[in-house]
Amino acid sequence: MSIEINEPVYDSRVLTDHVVEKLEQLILSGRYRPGEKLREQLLADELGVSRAPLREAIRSLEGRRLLERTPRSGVKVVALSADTLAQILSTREALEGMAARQAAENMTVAQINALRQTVEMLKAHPADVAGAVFSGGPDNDFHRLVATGSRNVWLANILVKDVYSLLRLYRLQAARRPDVADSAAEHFAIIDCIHARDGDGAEAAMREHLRRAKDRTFELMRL
Amino acid sequence: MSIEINEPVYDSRVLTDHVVEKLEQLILSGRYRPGEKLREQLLADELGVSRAPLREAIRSLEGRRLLERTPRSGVKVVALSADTLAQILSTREALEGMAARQAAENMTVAQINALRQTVEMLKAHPADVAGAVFSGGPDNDFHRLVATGSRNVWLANILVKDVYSLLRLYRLQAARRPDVADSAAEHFAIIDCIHARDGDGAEAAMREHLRRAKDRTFELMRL
DNA sequence: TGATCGAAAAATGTATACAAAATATTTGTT
DNA sequence: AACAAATATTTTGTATACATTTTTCGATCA
Repeated sequence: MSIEINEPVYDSRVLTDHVVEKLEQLILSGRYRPGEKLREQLLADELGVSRAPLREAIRSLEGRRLLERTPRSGVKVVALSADTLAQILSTREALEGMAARQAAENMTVAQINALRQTVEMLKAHPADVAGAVFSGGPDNDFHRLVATGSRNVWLANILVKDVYSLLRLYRLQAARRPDVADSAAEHFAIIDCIHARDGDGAEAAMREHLRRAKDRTFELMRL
Repeated sequence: MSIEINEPVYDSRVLTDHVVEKLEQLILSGRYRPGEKLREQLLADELGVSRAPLREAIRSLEGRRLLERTPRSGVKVVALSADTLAQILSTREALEGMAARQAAENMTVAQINALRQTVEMLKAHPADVAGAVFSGGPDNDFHRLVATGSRNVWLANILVKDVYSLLRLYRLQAARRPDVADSAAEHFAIIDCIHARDGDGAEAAMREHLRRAKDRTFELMRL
């Protein structure tokens, strides 16, 4: 007599979910450029699926603002204007500030240690940290860990699924800037606040960090 | 010789968009209850469309977290736990705080006056303010105006499309509370900061306001 | 030459049909 | 009567076909 398990062992995800993931990869890797129009049939053929699940996937990514649809005209990869980028970065500042605050309240000691280790490794080997390529950006791991460490699933979802994707997309267009070393000290300041369970301090430090990063970004854009 | 117009005079929206809107209404009006399972064919028949656009609409609302899908099982209207509600309200606090800050920076004098008038009307006629029913909640107009007044389209979109919908859904489950009078003074304090172009003050006042509203909410839940 | 109109092609929008999985029902056995 | 297994039904997932709109391209005319 076999034991029934609730969680299926096979892939419980459905074709559309895979298409969402694959399409996101194609966009974030630069295979499809910002502003580029996507033809459904071509895309479907390339992905080896029919248009039905593809269109569902498009609707998903539309909600995450990676794609933009003009009715009866087509779907384009989103192209970020400087103004929109500024809006996103301000929103990010608010969200990650709260994430840092709640991380100070909720992160376990083990999580905090792991966070510190990540930043130390990042500082030592800026370029080739495992996973950095896929997670999109060198210091992205740090921010991801804080987001999930907040134990605010809702907030973390917005950050990871909506905000970070678009920032990755932007970095595709802009020149990669070597601010990893610059921000290492700021990262440690944030971690210290989290470790001290100082929510106010953590939020302030994170917002200061992101405000500076934003300024640096726009400074480089002006060149 | 006729003049060509770029903006079509007919409805440029596509069936799926209408379905999204209609389905959102059905959920937010309580026609479909939190936790209730939706059968696609039934829904499609009721809406008078085929399953194809309906499924696209479902994917959209899934992204806005109004619906939850379990692969090969079905789609349910989301049911908010107390914990999730707390997460949403914290996120809202961060987002609307930033919105208030940017509203202080960017709102026109005319917008500020309109905002003050809205709150005054709300205070005088708490119940039957035009649009309050549709916008979902008595003091919702105030928060909507601040969100759009920030001129941060990105931030405003998250608030209006993601956060406010879910809060409306929650109010459906919970008892309607008469905190309109309570919060009027807090609203005016925020407006004063915006009028004085005091971004720091506006953000602080808004967060304080929302923190109190959150506390009031959970107090009533405990009864 | 250039612009405009129109037909052809292609792309999007919608509906339907088919396949596979999950749920419900029935049947049989103890 | 209660449990189990097998079958039937329903429902979700996917593909295909059809309709409508937009775009493209070429022909015609000023």
